Amino acid sequence: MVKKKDQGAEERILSAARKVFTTKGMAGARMQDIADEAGINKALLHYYFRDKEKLFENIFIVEAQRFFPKINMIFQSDAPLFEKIENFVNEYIDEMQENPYLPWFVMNEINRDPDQFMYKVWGKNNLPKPAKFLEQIEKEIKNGTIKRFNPVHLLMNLLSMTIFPFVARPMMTRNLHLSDLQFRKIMEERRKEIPKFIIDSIRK
Amino acid sequence: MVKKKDQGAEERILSAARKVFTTKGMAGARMQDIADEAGINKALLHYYFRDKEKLFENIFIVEAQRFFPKINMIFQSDAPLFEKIENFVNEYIDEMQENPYLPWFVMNEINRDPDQFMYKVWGKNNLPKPAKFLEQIEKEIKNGTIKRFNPVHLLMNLLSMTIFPFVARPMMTRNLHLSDLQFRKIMEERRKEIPKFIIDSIRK
DNA sequence: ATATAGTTTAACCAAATGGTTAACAAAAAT
DNA sequence: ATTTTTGTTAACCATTTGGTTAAACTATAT
Repeated sequence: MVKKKDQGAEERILSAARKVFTTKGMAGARMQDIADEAGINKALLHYYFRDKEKLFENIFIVEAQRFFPKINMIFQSDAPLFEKIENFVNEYIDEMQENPYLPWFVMNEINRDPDQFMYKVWGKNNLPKPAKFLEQIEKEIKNGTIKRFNPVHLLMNLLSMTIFPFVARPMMTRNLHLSDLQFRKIMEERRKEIPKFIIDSIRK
Repeated sequence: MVKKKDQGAEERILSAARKVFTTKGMAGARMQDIADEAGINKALLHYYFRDKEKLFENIFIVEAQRFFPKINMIFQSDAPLFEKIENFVNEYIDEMQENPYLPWFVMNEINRDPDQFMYKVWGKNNLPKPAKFLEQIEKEIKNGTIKRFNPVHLLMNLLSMTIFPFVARPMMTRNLHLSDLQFRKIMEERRKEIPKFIIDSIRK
């Protein structure tokens, strides 16, 4: 129970819920835990957020709806390939540094019910379309600026190297003995390291 | 409810539990769901596996205890750097192809309670030690065979590219419109693609 | 045939958990 | 000063859920 009188109850609830939902998952999270963590009575949760589902959506769905379309726009922009890679990495790391719980939550929800999650975040039509990015890679291969390979691997590698360290953060920090600050610093380094790593690899 | 009379009850329970635990997580999994999925009565679960915890451990902890030390040995072996990278990728993909639930489960458990999970899998002493691998990278940098960079990034990149596609499988298959077979095939490609991608990038 | 051990089920129980209620306190409006 | 609205709590309720029990069914040995 962490009392922080300076913040209002609503804010404290949100921050507590974020913490509990993130570590325990939607199913594992207990309303009582969230109340304790926020230093308030359980009934007050229902006063501010009608029920567990609403509280959950208020935290994550809203943020996911804001964030994902941004990423999608990067992939669909007309920027050159190498620049696009840089933009993606930067935008993603920006978000993860401020919102470290998001990636884990997203993975969790996608895994639980892919269709429902996709629908909630993207709506019926506005689905993520990696096609343009893949075509762009193929074009660069034909132009002879990069090596020949299945474009899907490049996309997977880009996503993996950017997202995974945040998803696997507890494992990373534990096994590499990293403090929060050190982890943060390394992720900052990756803004340049990942594009460099990729471009060094594929450039002819 | 999927009845498969050919298998014995115990086997059906294990396979059902694997499926339910994987998609719902330990907390989200319902004993009733598992029973339904296995096409048997709930009480029979407790007949074969005393309780939920035991059932859970019987599936995953046992497999994790078998798998992780194997990976650890690769990192600590005396093989040359590039060969070690190949070995890791191959061993990991071997495992994931046969055991697609494992990576998600592991991430989930680590996230829930890092210390307890680490203890259960590795015991008190035998912790994973990436130090040797990192030192090996530094040595190669000094030898001038590979470029200069923070070795942690190479380790992160290797882990990310190998593990993430399996962790994020539902997202990958959905957004890239991949069938199970296609996914499997792409993962097979990655046995060669990942080491190639890395070596192309870091070799001087 | 009958006893025995192993397997499976329906019905039940206790604890945990999400959610409600009614009363109380503090702040704002009158 | 008094009423009204907003914020907060303890006690309670209904449902879900993990787990138990006792009975029934099946196969195998005697």
